[in-house]
Amino acid sequence: MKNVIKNMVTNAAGLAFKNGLLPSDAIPDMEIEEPRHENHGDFSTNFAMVSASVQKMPPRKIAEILLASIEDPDGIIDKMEIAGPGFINFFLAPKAWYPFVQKIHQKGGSFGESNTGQGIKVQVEFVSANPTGPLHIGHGRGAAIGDAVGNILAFSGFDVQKEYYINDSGRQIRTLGRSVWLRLCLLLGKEIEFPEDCYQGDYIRDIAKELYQLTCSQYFAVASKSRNEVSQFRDEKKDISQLDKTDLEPTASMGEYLLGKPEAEAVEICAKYAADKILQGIKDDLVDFGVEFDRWFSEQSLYDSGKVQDAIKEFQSKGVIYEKDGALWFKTESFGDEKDRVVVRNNGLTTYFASDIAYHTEKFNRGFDRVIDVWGADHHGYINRINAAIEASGRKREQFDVILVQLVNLLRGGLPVAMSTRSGEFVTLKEIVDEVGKDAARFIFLSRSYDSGLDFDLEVAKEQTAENPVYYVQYVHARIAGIVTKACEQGILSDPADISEVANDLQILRLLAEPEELKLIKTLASFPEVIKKSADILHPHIVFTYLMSLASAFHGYYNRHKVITGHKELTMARLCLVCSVKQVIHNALNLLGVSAPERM
RNA sequence: GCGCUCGUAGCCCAGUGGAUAAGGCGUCAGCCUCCGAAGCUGAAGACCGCUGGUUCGAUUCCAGUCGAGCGCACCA
Repeated sequence: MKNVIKNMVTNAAGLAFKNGLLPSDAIPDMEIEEPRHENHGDFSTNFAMVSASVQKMPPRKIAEILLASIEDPDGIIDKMEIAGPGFINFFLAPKAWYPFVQKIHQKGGSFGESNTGQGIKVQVEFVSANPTGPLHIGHGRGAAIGDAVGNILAFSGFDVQKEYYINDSGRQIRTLGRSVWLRLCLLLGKEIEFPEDCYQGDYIRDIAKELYQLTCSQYFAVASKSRNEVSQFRDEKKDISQLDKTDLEPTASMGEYLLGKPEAEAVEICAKYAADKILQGIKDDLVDFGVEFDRWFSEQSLYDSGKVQDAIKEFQSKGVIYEKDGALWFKTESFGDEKDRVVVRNNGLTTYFASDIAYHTEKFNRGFDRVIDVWGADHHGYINRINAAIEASGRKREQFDVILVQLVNLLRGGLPVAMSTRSGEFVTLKEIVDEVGKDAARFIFLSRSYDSGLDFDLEVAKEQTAENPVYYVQYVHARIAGIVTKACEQGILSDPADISEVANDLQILRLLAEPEELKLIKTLASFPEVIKKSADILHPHIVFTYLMSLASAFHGYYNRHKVITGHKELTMARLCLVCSVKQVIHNALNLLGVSAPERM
């Protein structure tokens, strides 16, 4: 609808210029907005004000000329007025709105879709937690946001791929292996201290215990299954199942077997087993949370395929990498970073930044026009250096966005829950989902801008009251489902599908004349614009805000008017309206990964 | 010290240049013989952290300042 108004204004300006009423044919960057106050109309534009300087006329004068030139052959405008410093307000006729109800019934689940993305290939990378421990609440917020952003972009016509980057290389994986190995040694009765710099969590003990209890043949069965399911990314040569099996007694316990191995080898086996196990757990938890990735990408694979070295060489040949103090430095400072950064240390080992450069180069080489990373706010210091890598590899900075998600405070009944990864005391995402449910958790994560920190209170999230916005919205969906059921029981509808037939009859829709009904339709009509804006600014929470206002408009209507009345045609028209509300609620919740229940 | 994000009602939060700053919680007063009260209606409550600047117009942009969180490795 905004576009319709905008075209009217643009055409009127052109006409006025042609007729010599306006000195310039310049079309400024105007806004068509929905005014805050209803008595300012359905839409208003600042055209006259932003044109004042180029037209060299007072805004109100321009507005008068423009109004005289507006053409409205379909009569969708009831009234136009000039207000304040030069706003032009448009009051639309009710008949302008009814076609949106038809459109919702026609398009169903695809109402709100657009092709603004024009098939541009975009990758959204999110979560990407190290496979050294289970996901926690912070990962949950990132998962909800990344998933929703991906959904919204896809709905807006982008070709979206969701990806998880697995940091399966480097020191933290060795530490993981050592942690499991040492726990295993303790289980086997060795008298050692468990070091502080190892992972302390109970899940490490569980994994050690598992290894301890498995026989060698069982172990290989698990390892090989796990490889097939989890680790298609992993290079064959590195895989645990490639170890020499001939020195194994199939019935011997893995614990005994590992004890007989040199420590380095035992640690490596523990590391790979544990990383696979934990990654499988992460995958399961994400599925329970409603998140599915299109691709799982291994950091190790970048080393195995030589892409890290390739990236370094490429940058050397471009002259953006130099040697100093025995290390290789990337000139990130000349791309806007605070200082240059090391990519290869003087001991010959690459830094994490080196594989990050290779990974981001790889993303674009895979054909993505646009890359979006979702990071925890504690990583904000890396934006500049990744930007540097993007530019140095010949891409444009606009092709890369980082969504920085501020941290989550976990509370229970208003009191902070102690969270310390080092001590292993933390609440996992799985525990949260089990306790409060997927829908409530996701909805809370998406309830506000990721620019702000979030307090997540387990008690509040669990309550099925007005405190909890998810039920407020889902309730609308369930309530409408209840009304339709009722209508069928009373024989008003023989089949719910009949409603869509009625939607084609504008004469019947015209019976929707109550102010609350028009307000509902206007809210429904703005859904595509909300999606467009959300995709544009990469902020999913505005879909949340929209859902709240739509739900509010519906509840207000419901409490004031009966849908099922003695008037047959009016009843059909209202059924039509509430079913379109149900559809849009469904579409919006779907984008956020929240279910739309028929009853609750 | 430098950088990033954020300061809007007792509490939470929306609003990325427009006309009287939007909701929710909490408080107070009401609404179920009637399609689902997980709902609705009304009242009270805000010099949009502070000071300047840009603009016809600033909660919004810029500079400074105060406060909160998070970062500032040849760690990952």
